Amino acid sequence: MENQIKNVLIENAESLFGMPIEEKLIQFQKTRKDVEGDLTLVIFPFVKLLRCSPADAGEKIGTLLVERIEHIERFEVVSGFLNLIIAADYWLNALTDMEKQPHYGFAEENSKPTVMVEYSSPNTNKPLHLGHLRNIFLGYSVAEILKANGHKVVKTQIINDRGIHICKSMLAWEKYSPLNSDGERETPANTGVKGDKLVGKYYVEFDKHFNAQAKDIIADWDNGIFDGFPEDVVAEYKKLTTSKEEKDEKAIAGIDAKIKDLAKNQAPILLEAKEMLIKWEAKDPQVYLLWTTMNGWVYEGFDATYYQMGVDFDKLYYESDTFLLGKDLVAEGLKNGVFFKKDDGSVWIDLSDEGLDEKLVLRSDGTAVYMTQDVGTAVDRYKDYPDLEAIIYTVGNEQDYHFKVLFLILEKLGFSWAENCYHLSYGMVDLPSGRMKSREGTVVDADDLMSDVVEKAREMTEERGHIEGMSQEEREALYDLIGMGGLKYYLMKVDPKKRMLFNPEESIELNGNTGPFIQYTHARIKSLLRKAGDVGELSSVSILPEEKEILKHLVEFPSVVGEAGKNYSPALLANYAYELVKLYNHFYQSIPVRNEEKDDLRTMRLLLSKNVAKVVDLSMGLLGISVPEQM
RNA sequence: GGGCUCGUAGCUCAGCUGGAUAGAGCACCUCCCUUCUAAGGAGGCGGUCCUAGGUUCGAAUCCUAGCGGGCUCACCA
Repeated sequence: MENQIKNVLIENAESLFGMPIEEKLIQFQKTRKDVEGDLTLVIFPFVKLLRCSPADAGEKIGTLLVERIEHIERFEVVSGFLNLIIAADYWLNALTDMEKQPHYGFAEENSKPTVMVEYSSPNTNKPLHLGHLRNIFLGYSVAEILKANGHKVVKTQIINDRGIHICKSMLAWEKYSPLNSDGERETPANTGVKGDKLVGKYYVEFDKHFNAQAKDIIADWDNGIFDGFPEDVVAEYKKLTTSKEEKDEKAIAGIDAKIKDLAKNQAPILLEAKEMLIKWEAKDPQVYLLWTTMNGWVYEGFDATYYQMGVDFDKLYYESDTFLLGKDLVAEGLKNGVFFKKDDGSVWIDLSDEGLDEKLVLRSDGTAVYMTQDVGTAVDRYKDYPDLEAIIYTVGNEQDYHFKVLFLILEKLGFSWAENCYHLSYGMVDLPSGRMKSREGTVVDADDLMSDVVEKAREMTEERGHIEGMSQEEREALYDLIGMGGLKYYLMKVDPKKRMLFNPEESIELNGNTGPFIQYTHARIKSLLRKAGDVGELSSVSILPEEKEILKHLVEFPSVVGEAGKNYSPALLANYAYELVKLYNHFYQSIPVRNEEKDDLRTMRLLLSKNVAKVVDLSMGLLGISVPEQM
């Protein structure tokens, strides 16, 4: 309808305004609820052109539109706004139209190019936590939304399976895992502990010993035991502290800082871990075996977690395969003058033209840095999927700068697809007590949280009843749907880029703007439809104002899907679904349908209900949330 | 210090490319289960849209400056 109006106005601009007009002058908005009309055209932009009052301008434009567009019945001009009244049969056509399409609002499948969506991308040294949940739900949902927009989608994650962090867990396990009666160290199999949790436990164990050792080193220093410290530092310190002159506090503080730094870097256990990393890089068979074994445990653990989340991946990348990539691209870029070499042999890119600074892409010893790797990985992915249009990276906003630089480098290297790449940046999840800190043990474990919300859903559902006819299996499935639905909705209803607060009590709330509230409304509609039986066909064209409100909202669904795809924002859909459900409840709860009303009134209500249920199902589906038929 | 980002009701958050009187939920107070599922509905209370300028017929929205929070600016990943 908006397009029709635009066309009519542009075509008739000459006779109406005496000159051609730009499309952006034509602005629509929703009509206020308290005035009559279905669609509102803003008149102000035309007032100057027409050189008359807003009322007269509205009158002129309105008359033309009624004349030229079939479904526009009449209009009213209120203080600069042209409110158009659209005929009832237009709305009914829209309703029967959406009724016919099972995937109403979705673009044709695979009609658009392939997009890769990366999310999760965990380290293999500890379990997933609350922050990962936001990342994973977001990424998964964006992938679904892109599919709904017609894209082919490759869901992926890059698994950070190598590096000093995993060596720390490995080393601690070797050193500190107790032997059981069979002489075996702890494994998921012999302890029953989930693989990622077990490995995470030894990562913490490493940290404990490391901290103790660092503390000892500092204590030695404080006690005047200077053995093992660099001679020059000791000599400087002695000179400073024994001199007769006034003490140079600043210099002493400098030395203290140096010692603390030294203690951190020289702790024996850390040196051992570093040795292990070198052995790993040399593919030492023993270290490699340990590495594959422990990573295997972690993957089993992650698989269970992903399963519970209801997410999956089409393609996995491992950092152990990709961490050497990108060096040849740097060499090439060096030839083309994209990069430059400093005297020490390190390679840089100068981004001062872009308002940024110089960025290292290769160390002086010739090894790759994080950025090198990411450049290489991106190019590699385009080799794997030649028809790829873009990569969406779901990564926290602390890496905003990194991705800005990454995309710039790719662009400068001449990859045209770089401009389509997008960093789906999201804010940190805070707790009421403040930021999550692993050191303070305030990190919320993903598995624990998920089982908590499901458990809570069980308690609340059992308390309420309504599950009499269900088998135990069906009940368990329902608790899971409700708990997970609540959690997902809670994490996704907020604009991704904003830092958000996770309130554990609110996250399992069932009232208000929550997943379960939407699920509940869906279940109620389904129950209504089951009891009503045959919906029947519409013959009359009567439609109540409240019903039109709902219908207008339904008609918007396709554009919301499109918008969500453009902005990579599940939040848009979440809030849309909530609005819809509110509108529905408002009307249909306060004016109940009676089954004996065998007429068009009843048919209209049932038809609308059916489509509300459908659109709720579809929009929640795009968030990865299932809506039960019954609850 | 430079860059990026956020600031809307007591709390948590919506508010699309500038549009009519600023929107929900939670919390608090009143009502409504003989009505399709009360995990619901109706109503009330609650606002310096961080501040100050500017652009505009019109600014929570755009621009500039400031204040406050966060992130970032590593030969870490």
